[in-house]
Amino acid sequence: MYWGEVMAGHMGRGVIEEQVWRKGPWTAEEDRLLVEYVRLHGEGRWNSVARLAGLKRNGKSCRLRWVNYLRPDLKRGQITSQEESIILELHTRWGNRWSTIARSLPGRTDNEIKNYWRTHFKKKAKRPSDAVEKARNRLLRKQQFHQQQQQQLQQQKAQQQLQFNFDVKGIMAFLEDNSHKAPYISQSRLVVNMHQNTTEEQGYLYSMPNGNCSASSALETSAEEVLWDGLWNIDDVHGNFSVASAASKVGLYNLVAPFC
DNA sequence: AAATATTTCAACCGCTAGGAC
DNA sequence: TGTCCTAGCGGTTGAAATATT
Repeated sequence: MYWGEVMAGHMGRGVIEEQVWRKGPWTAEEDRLLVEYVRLHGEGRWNSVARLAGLKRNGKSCRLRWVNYLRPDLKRGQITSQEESIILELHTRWGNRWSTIARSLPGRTDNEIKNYWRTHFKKKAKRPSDAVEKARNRLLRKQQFHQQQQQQLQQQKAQQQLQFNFDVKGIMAFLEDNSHKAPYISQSRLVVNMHQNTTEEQGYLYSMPNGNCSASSALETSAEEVLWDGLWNIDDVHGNFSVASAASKVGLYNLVAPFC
């Protein structure tokens, strides 16, 4: 456990106060304070947390802790094969735009998806050269801007129907149950089923054509290589990306389906 | 059983966009 | 219009857990 460097804390415009921010793993007590803060004040205004909740954490750290670990609507536990398929597909469409991908996976965070991708897929992917990738991304973004706007509209409608089910009692009980593990709960080993049902029921905003396709978890190495070669060559890097893109979903499905 | 290598993932950092002043 | 602040994003780090030798 270590302590943060001295930083300038801003207590309103023009008023600066020296503050030593705590860094490193969160304790159960810090979690409890943060949860209580959000219960009372809602999300946002993260830089006020230190002052109002008595936490020696900066706003950035608080926001990250809340978003990635304490939010009650998080889906905990292993990434399912269906989620894996969605990640695969969306990454071929969006690249490393993790927050965009995460919006299609209720209860999963961008950080979680990013980590999952890095540990499970990146090492297996044959990357095109940087120049080729940049060119591809430029074309991608142009084409996908319109798609993204439409998707966001749909998501907004869907999200409006989902009430923010803030189960602070559940979180408190969870923190208390694990308080004996203080000062640090090893988050990676915790399996808590808070709100698991609701996230399952919400379904996915994006899914593979056959609904329950597992893309690669059980693949043998040779099959994976074929798959990844296919994924990275799916677009025409010489400029006909729109054609390839239009066919990418079908193409991806055809590539993946044999392994499901 | 111990040492070493590998994997996992929470948390940090730097950067940027957008809004307020 | 420029500056400051906040929130959010993606990349990276490093400690802990797990697997392998």
